[in-house]
Amino acid sequence: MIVKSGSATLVDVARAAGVSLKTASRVLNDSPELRPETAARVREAMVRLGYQPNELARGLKAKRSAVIAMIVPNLADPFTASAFQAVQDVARKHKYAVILGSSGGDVEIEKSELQVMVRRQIDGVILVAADSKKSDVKSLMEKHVPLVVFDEPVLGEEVDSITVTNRKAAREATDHLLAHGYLRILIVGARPFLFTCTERAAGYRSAMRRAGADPIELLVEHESDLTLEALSAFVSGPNGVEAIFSLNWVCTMRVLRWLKALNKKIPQDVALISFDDFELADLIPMELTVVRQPSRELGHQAATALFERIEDASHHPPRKIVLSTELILRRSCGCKPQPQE
Amino acid sequence: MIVKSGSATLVDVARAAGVSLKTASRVLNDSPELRPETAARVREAMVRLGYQPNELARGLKAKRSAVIAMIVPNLADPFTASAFQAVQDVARKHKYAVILGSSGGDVEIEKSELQVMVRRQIDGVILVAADSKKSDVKSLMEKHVPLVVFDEPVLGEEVDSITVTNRKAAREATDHLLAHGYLRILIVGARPFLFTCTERAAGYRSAMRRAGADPIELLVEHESDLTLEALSAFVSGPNGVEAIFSLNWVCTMRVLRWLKALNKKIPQDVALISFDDFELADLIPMELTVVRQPSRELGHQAATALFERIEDASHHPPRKIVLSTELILRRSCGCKPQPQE
DNA sequence: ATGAAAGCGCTAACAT
DNA sequence: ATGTTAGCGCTTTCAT
Repeated sequence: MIVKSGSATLVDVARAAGVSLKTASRVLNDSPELRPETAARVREAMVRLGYQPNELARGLKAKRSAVIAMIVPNLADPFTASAFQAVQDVARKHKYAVILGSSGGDVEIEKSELQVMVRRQIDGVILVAADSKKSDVKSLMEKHVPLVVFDEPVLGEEVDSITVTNRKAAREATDHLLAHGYLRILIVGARPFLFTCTERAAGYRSAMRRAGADPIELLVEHESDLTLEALSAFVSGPNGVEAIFSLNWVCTMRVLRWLKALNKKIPQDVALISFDDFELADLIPMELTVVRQPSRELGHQAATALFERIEDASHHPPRKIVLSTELILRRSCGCKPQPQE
Repeated sequence: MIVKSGSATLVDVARAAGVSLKTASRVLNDSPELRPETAARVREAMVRLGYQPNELARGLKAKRSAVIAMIVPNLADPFTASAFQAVQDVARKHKYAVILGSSGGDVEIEKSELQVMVRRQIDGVILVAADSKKSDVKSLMEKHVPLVVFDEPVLGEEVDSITVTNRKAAREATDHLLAHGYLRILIVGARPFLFTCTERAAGYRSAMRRAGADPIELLVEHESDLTLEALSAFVSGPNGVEAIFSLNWVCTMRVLRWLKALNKKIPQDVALISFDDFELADLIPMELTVVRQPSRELGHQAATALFERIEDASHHPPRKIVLSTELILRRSCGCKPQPQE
């Protein structure tokens, strides 16, 4: 028997089974209108030839790739990783693969990534925007590629969005610090052009104002600008802040690093609340109090919404899903006594 | 002007520019043999029609998808995330996208993921095997899909592999603990069927034997079996171990959790060295001493090796790249004095 | 129940 | 320098 150079195609299978191409195709798509014995013969030929259908060819015809993409600014963030896992689980159930792309927070890279996805006939995109105002999803909209914006919305576009109650969460966290009696509370954030950053800052300010306290803000262009000097200016000296509210995971990492360098104890010298929970948060001795975002739930909802768009031809109006966060009280805010030495 | 329902194809562009299909195709692939003015006219038409080439069609013809896949057991592990980033960076330079798949450590899921990748005409796979003996890459080999095994090799297959000096690293880490004077040193690992686990355990044993110390091992089937009770049996009581060597990140997380629950101070009560470095390792007060794997470098090398296979038609013999690790001495091993309270 | 033929959007011989 | 033609592997009318 002659084995063809490449791998077997459906034509080969049909020939081997002594049926027409279409019949073989029917078996592949398990169409009901087939004599069982014919189907069996074809299936046997498939196994014998080690046949694997070519998804590219299938997709070319059907104008679908059975692939979705998730584009994020930062893969290292545990929040993102966790959400991706949930997306991936949903995708698997739908027999879809997920391309994970990273924009590195750069709007231009993001734009080109999105464009590439269009060329790849991606069936849908979950986007964590790099900049809620500048992120450009026109290439997707033009080609009617289903889009769900996630965590960080794209302003001014009528698309499904999955976010959390950022403002409320920040207000609550700030209120909690205020309730501890702290008045000089610093927020530390980065990329102020982000919706999440803006909202969280707004929540903080509203809480501070209501309490008659002055907002103290360290909002830098990028996380890398969060230097020791920058933080030290707010933390050191007699008028150093009593508490810090860090607006995302990367900021928290940097704050922890610099507080350690400055030899500041948490919460004795400075209290701390962090947006985003993560694996070690409760394990380290200062036991971080955090605003927990339901990352898996968010990812699950985003993927579910996306597949609804992909599978529903009907253009239902955009869903705006907003999930709640949870303030997890541990020790870094000053809540419980520190473990004795 | 009539806008076709779907998006513009190359035929539309050709028609709009008044040239033949092939000419338009030449422009797309910027073939040199073209009159500049013709090319300009075609390009103008492309822009005007908002033309985006269909990668599926291109791939069908060229028998390539311009997509590679990375299949890993656990996305949450920072080591994996970091390696993926490097892979993704290399892929972008080659104009490839990366599908990230998760096997959850299950050989069957892994197998079906790999098979799906074949159907998708994936151009290459980077695999972190779920089980070095049972992982099944036959489906890839049969179709001659380039494969690089990463971190955890697939035994018995002649493929490129990128790993680290697991055994040596474990020996050095153990030696270091021994040098501190600890004799009752416990290793904590999971999934003993993994090559990485086996090698690290072997390194540990050889160091222990050479020092005349008895190996003490807690090697469980899965990380979830690493319960408080399991660890407590080794740590508590007058004969509790003096030091722990944890074989991967997940184990370390669990060890930290249970040591905290048992109210054991690191390193005063129990010293600790962890395989795998991570973001917070140096920030937490016990400052973890770790065996650092060059995760980005590993990812970079894996991707580079993969693209060499993809682009080189010549079947060069498999590369076996083994990178070195680095023992990062911090405080949890007992090296430096603890920060004073 | 099964088959013949057209075509998805593109590339690549092979002309001219 | 540019056009014609034939597929890549599959699905899908439309026949039979």
